Amino acid sequence: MPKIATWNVNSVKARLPNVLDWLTDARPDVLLLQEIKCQDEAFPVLEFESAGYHAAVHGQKSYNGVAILSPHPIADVVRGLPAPDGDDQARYIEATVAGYRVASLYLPNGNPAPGEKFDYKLRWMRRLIAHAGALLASGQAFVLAGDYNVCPTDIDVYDPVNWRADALCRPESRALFRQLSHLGLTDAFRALHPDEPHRYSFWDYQAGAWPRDLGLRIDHLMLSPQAADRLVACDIDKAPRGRDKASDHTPVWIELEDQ
DNA sequence: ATGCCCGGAACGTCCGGA
Repeated sequence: MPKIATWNVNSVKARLPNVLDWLTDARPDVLLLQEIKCQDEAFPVLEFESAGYHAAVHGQKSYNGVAILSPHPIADVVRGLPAPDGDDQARYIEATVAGYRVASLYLPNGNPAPGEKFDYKLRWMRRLIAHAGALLASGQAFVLAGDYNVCPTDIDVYDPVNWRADALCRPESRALFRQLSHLGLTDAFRALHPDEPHRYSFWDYQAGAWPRDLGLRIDHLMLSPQAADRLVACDIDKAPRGRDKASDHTPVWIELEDQ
């Protein structure tokens, strides 16, 4: 029964004790990390190996960076989405682990919108959709998980009116997220918790957002049909957000039947 | 009435985050 989790850690070096503690407590079979904010050679491989986890890393200096951790073998690693015009930002890594094809993705924020950064976000989403289509055609069970930087609907944001012009909530972002769903991918959390508002995965560091529970649900596990058929549990673990030196995101996890 | 940050790079202060 593999347990697969996603967590934007906002610097793996600054968050190392918190991540190691969570691995010990939650024992995921796969942990998909985003915003590791370091190059491959600076990733704390030895510390994770000591905790029993192998790593596959797609890093970048200062910004972005994604990784896959697992106690199981991590096979057939691919770094980056297909990019006809190139892409110098490390936002995607994919591999086969525990019988599933899994990806850790860090979708561009896109603010300010409109503008160049928003255009990059929408282009990146179209590339993700195209790649999801190719994976679907392969027929394998897969999980595309990470920080999507999209609040899918108004119940996923504490103040939808004030956030409607933000790149995370704009109709263009939501429309492309729905396109991904309509290909046949399932938002694991929403599938198992259809009527729960105020279930967030991110709370800003500023203005007391965490103690006031002013959050956003932007970290998602999107499942292929073959994976969705095996989905047995999904939840958001808020505990890490309340710790000292917390990331502004908290882990979201699923359990799938064995593949 | 109102809460205002954090990490990286670098060493002064800005960028990016969402």
